[in-house]
Amino acid sequence: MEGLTIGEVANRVGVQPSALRYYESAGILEAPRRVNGQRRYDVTVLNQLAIIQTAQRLGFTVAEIRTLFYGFEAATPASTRWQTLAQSKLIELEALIRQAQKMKEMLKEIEKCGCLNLEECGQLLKQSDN
Amino acid sequence: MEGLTIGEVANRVGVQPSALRYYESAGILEAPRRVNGQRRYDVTVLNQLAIIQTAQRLGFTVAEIRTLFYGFEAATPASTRWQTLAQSKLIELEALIRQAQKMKEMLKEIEKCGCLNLEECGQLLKQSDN
DNA sequence: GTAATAGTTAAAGTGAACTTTAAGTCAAGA
DNA sequence: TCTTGACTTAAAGTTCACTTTAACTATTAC
Repeated sequence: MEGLTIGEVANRVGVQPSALRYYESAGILEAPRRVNGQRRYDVTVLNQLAIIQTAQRLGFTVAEIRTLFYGFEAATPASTRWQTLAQSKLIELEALIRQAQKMKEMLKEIEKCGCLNLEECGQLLKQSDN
Repeated sequence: MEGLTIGEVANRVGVQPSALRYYESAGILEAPRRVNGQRRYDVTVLNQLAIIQTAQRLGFTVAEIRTLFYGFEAATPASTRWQTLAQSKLIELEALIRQAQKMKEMLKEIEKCGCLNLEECGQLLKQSDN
């Protein structure tokens, strides 16, 4: 019930405490309660951080994460703007997956023969581009 | 036969000429021939740039691209080290694809109801993690 | 001839996402 | 008590991938 310190959270998710303070200042991690001025986190923060890390690996910026997960009240005129971002990110994700599949094939080729160079790979990527 | 100028290449691939000079200095784009001191590129450079851009979208750093596509002669002791990188990148790519699928589902949820927040998403991501 | 346009280099500047530093607080253990 | 370790803040520093700037050259249009 006491909560996790910043160091414990950092250890569990594999980041530095300073990164967690940065996420808080950047508005993608809510400020937790304090004990003697020190942050005490609920375990649910671990799930939230998993999402943040996943989103980052997929190329989402901190600003986009903030908009996507907290932005629907801040997207002032209409939450439409925020939904538009979600939609366009969906499309980007689908393109990312397709490209990742193609890159996988290229890496497998490299693994096989070791004689592939950028130019040959270009041919591989050329058909059915993007 | 005359070749493409840096500006023409930049226009076609949608980057600034300075980016191409940077790639060259970073060792991921070979120095082309010169005419009056100016770079003249072969059309094959367009394929190479397509790969570079794809690799970057997938989270590869410039250093990794250099090692993966040009590193097999520089990986001095054995090109095994470089093949190991290709293998580990393959594994990372597969993880990336899985995460992208999951993130897609999350964004679809967001799109549907607009009431999702980071904490609820955490639950979504929790089952069958990573 | 001269002005505009596109290229050249080296070096400094930029934005994103953190990290490090400096100076301080707080609680537990010897 | 005092020192060790983990926390606090604000501000400066770092890395990556470029971009911008400054000073210059070369080609084309008038």
